[in-house]
Amino acid sequence: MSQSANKQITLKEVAEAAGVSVSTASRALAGKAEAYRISRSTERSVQAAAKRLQFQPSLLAKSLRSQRTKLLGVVLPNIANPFFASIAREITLAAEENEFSVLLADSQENGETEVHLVEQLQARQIEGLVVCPVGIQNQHLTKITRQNLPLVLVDRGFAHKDLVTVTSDHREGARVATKLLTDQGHHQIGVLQGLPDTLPNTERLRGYSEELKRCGITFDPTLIAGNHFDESSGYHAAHQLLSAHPEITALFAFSNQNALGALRATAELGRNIPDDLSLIAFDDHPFAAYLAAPLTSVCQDVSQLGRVAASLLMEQIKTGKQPIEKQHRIPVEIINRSSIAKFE
Amino acid sequence: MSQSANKQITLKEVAEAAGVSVSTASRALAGKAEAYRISRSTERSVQAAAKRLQFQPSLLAKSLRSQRTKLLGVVLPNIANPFFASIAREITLAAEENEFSVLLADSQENGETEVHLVEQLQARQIEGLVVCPVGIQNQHLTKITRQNLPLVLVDRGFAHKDLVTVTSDHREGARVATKLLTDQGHHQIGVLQGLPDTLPNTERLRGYSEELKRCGITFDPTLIAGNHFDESSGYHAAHQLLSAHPEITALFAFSNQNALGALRATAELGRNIPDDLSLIAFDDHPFAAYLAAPLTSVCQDVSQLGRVAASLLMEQIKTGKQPIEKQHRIPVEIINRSSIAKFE
DNA sequence: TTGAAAGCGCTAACAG
DNA sequence: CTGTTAGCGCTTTCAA
Repeated sequence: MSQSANKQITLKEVAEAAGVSVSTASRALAGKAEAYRISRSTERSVQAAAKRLQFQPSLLAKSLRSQRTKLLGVVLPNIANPFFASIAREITLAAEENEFSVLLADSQENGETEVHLVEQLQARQIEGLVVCPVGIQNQHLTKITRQNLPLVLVDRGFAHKDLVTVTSDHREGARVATKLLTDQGHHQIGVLQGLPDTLPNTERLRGYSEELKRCGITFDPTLIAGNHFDESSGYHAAHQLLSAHPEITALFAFSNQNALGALRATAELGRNIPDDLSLIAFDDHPFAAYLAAPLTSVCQDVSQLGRVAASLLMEQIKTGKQPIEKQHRIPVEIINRSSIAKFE
Repeated sequence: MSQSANKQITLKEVAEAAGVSVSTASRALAGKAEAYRISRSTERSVQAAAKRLQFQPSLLAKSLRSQRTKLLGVVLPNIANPFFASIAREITLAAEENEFSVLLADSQENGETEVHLVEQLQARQIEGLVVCPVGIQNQHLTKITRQNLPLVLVDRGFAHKDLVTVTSDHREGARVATKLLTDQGHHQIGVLQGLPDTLPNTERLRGYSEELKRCGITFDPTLIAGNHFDESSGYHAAHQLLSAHPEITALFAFSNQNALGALRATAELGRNIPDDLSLIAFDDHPFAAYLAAPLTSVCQDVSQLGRVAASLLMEQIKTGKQPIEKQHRIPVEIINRSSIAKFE
């Protein structure tokens, strides 16, 4: 019952069917009939044979020969996360426009896996790479740049400012979000943070503390809790903060998943938003408007993030040069709904 | 300033560095030293040279030679949709486990694009393909099966029952959802449908009408509206239905995006859920529990969908045989919340 | 125990 | 206008 996979038609067979040599067949099909002054008749017979046999040239062989694979690599921490899925999509669409294909890999938020996947992609001779790096270590990525393989980091990045990076303006977003809270009289603001030491988290913390400082509120590190951008972290952090600090009047969640966890925790605690507790979140969400307490949020332009990353990458591939500007910031937007109440 | 990309180290260079022939180098690195009785010393010197030069064998050349690419193709209508993103993720993880890589493509719900992408993937000599087909036309897919390229359809499928397909039990899900409504006394149930003539939509309609029949309610086709699984379709369909049929007491949305549109429409219309209108939706959502009216929904096991598709595919690749069972149904689960009220 | 050579499918330089 | 040939980087006979 096991049938061998149907052999692919090769150029050689097309050539034979058309009664010409492989080179002629190759040229005719590559649209170089003009340049090589191939007769109309042979050109047509080659095309006919190719069509008849349903010839599909092997991109594998083409790539080996030309040393150009038209392959892009994308490594993300979790493809199922809509945030990363949107980024993946934009890159894929840009790739398709340029006749590139995308090799997508999921590092599962694991640094070693990331290193392994990047190597694997390199072995496939990708022409460009987009990574949202998992960790704080980046040797394997600087190495890539040294090897002149076009690389763009997205969302997360490093202190190492030479790597091309596109990410949101986390600091400004967090600053404005915090201001929204302080403007309403909130002084005890708990933070549900994400993965510590990642660029987005660090910068958001910075924006938060800067705004506090501006208001003359002293920064209290015990008001920060959480260790991931996921629901579970938000849930536990909210519980912890709310029980240890009854004086907290507002929560700032660093992702919509964190906010989701906060929602679950506050529901359990019987705290009502916004009456008993104000809430603001990084990342908007389609459903945010229809929640029991329509969620005020800091909206990242995820598609734009992906598009900029993609164009930065394609540009590098086309020109062979790195962009002059390495650091790219995408502005965020505040969506004002009603999860924040005045505190007096 | 433009620097040429760093040439990859080839086996030849490793061989030279180790002072052996390419064949020996190849064998030593392939772990075939034993089989070929290569001396410990040469084996080690080859390995040392490879390591020193950071040799990464070209999978391109390997694939061309072995006619095995270890490449999977995945074509989905919209990667940014969390539903498809989850499927993509499961396939990717399964692939990574088996040392395969995944070529991901986005058909943008466009049949022609899908055909083109599938061809492109085939040209890259993928060893297996997962598609969520956009349309009702399937010639290009049956052709693939005829060519003995392992293929698995996911979510959507065709009447053509020979294609390996894994999808949810839409009919049963819709039947139970409808029963939830009829049990509460709802007889005028509007349907916010998705893309007509797709398998999920057709089967859901069937489950819906079967349940109505069982209750002795006559099926009214004018109670069906919508043409896509997206927010916009849900929004317009809800408006249309609610204005044309004031007698409607409940809405059945065929996707969570459709439900989102319904939420927007009902908010505009000032209809309160569940008091003025009951709502149930296909597809659960993390935020569903925290909506103003916690949404009762039919939850598909998306990860399972992806996992089954992946394992069906890997199995075909490994054995070279098609599975005996072509049609695979994943059970759905009803999540009872409070968007349905009794109607008397 | 190792090397030379062929060949996977394709393109391009060179030769008519 | 077209064919012959070499070679992309690798594995695997075949030969020693």
